[in-house]
Amino acid sequence: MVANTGRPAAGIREVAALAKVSVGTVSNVLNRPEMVAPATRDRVLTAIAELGFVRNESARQLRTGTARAIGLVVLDVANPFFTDVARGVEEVASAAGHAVILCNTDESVQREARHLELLAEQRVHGVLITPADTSLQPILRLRRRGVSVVLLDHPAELADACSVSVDDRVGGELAINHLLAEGHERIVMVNGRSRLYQARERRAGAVGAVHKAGRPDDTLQIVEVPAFNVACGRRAGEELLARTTLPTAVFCANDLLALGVLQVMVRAGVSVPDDIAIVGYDDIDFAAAAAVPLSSVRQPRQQIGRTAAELVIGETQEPDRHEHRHIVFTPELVVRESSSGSVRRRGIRR
Amino acid sequence: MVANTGRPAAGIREVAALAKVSVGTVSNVLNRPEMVAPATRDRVLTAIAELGFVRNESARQLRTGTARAIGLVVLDVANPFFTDVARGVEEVASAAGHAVILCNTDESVQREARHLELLAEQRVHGVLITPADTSLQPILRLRRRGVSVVLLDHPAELADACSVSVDDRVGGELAINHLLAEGHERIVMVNGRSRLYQARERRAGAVGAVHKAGRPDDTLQIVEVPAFNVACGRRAGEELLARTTLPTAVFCANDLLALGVLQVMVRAGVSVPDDIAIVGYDDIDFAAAAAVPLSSVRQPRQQIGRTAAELVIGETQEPDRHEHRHIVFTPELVVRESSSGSVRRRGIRR
DNA sequence: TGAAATCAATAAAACGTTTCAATTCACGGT
DNA sequence: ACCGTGAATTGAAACGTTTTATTGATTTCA
Repeated sequence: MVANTGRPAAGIREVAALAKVSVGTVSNVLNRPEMVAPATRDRVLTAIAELGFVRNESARQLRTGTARAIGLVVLDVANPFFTDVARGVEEVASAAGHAVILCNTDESVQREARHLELLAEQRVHGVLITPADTSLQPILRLRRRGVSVVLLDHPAELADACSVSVDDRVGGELAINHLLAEGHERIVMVNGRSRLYQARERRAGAVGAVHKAGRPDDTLQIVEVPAFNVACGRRAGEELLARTTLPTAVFCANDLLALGVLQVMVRAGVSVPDDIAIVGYDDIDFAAAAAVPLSSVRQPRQQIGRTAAELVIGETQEPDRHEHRHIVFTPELVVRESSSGSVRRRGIRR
Repeated sequence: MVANTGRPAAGIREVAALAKVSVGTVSNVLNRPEMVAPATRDRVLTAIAELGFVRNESARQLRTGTARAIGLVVLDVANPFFTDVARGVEEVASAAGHAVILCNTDESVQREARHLELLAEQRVHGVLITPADTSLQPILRLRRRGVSVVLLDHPAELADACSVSVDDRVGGELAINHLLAEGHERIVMVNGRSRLYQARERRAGAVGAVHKAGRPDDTLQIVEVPAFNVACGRRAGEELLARTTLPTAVFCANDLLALGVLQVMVRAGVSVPDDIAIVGYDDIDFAAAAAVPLSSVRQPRQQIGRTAAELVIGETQEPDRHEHRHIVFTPELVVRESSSGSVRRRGIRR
């Protein structure tokens, strides 16, 4: 079998010729069908069908100056948190007739830069991005090129752009307050790299909660891992197991880490939550289905995506009269088995 | 704060003017730097930097006729199986300088059609697709428009296209053979809609295995759910619980379904695998981290993506001399706790 | 020294749309 | 009978690149 047969792709002029109208009219049928007489419109439409004409988007784009696409740049497509955000984005974007170009940075600044370059070349309508680094340099550059940007999970007052985020500091506090209330006095926080905004804020919230509660500083200890995924969670869990004394609770800055830790504990025969309590972050769907259903700090994932998409589309619709907005959602704690109902500890400590 | 300041995006001619060369030379610097004298090249490069010039990809595309992007159309981005495939695709695509446009159909034929239309308008290099329906009509139409297509998870000898798939029939057999060997006599298969190729093949394999083993037909009963996700799995689980007699084993055509079923069982106090064994399909990372580590039929997820991307890039590189290839991987069974080591049953049946 | 060969740079013609000013046509009102 | 109006259609000029044939300058070699 050999590929690629058929005529060399009919253009608007072939259609015009077949329908015996001018190219302008064909274009009108495509873009403002109401202003062309029904009779000719039908003629054009059948010609289009007959020739199998497909509009050349590049040409359209070149003429109009703007693409019907928005870029979504995330840290990790394999993280269900981001795919849920993506669903939200897709929902409103496609309702507005925009395609979504999904880019994955794997937390790498280089990859991020490459993707942004590509998106800029495509002249996308706007870019939604979870920055891979604290420095917003690349994003500022993009702004200067006139691309609308909405920051996800990063309330960037400084980066001339809108933002949609969740109060990560509060999230950290919620988790730690819960663990403290459950009577824990030796807590480890497993965190991602601190050049990520989320990691820093969640830690700040956690540390703050310990202080506010008047507990000694060494109540909370931080372990930093290179990435927010299950494998790193497993490594962290093994590291904890190797210690002479296990903490009584672990707060993971993300559910993937938590699932990794949990998996190692269960396999090692350490009881969760009796021997060690675990709290995650994001409340991805898999959290509830884990070995021990995972307590987690819930973020409105799809909502984040929808809001961000609305902002970016709104901005490009009236660019001059646009005021940047910073929307901050509040997280909530979902308590499940992994961090509560430890009969043993309750009995001991209370 | 008000948005969108800055000059109106410099083009190649502004660069040319500033560097005191012709536009052709600028283009050469961009595309064949080796054939322009170092001195002028530098002059152009600094001009580019100074003006913050970004190549207009639509114009480039219009001229050259082809985009540097490939489309990846999947049934569900939230399914880790597909995100892993996507990573594989991305890896080889970006090495070849192509962007990946990720589209989500949610198993809807309409959405699939919309996405394909969009991709055709973009004149993408090629499309990798897991069809949402048995009818390959939309894909054939795309082929006729001259777009290279690779079918994922669908060995389409009939659709004039390459394909990369995993032998789903063997996968179904593996799962059922295992359950039969474990002594199960009342098995339920929870399957997706049978217009999906995967669903049909896995079922065929399962049914075949029962026959080959010489067991009565009612050993295996099929339950069909509307989508391959956790929610549907939960619903199926509840439906099973409501029955007067529970099957002794469940084979789910996908891990998300299996996780849903598992969750319901665990919550209801039904012991897995003692009261009911569960086997999933895909072996996503979360399978091993589940409430009870999930047995599953493993597919080489990233490998599928890589191979497919290579095929589509290869095809567009030499379109005339191209022979369609059909690559079929073989799945393997990963046995974990959810379907084995049931001391109780072993004792009884053996 | 002159012709041929090589190398750099240029100018102009595409690519397939959209848009906009101009044109045609038919009709109703005075 | 004429003009003005509005609707439908047209034709041509963009949009920002890449590409190709061409020119101009320099080197090579007989």
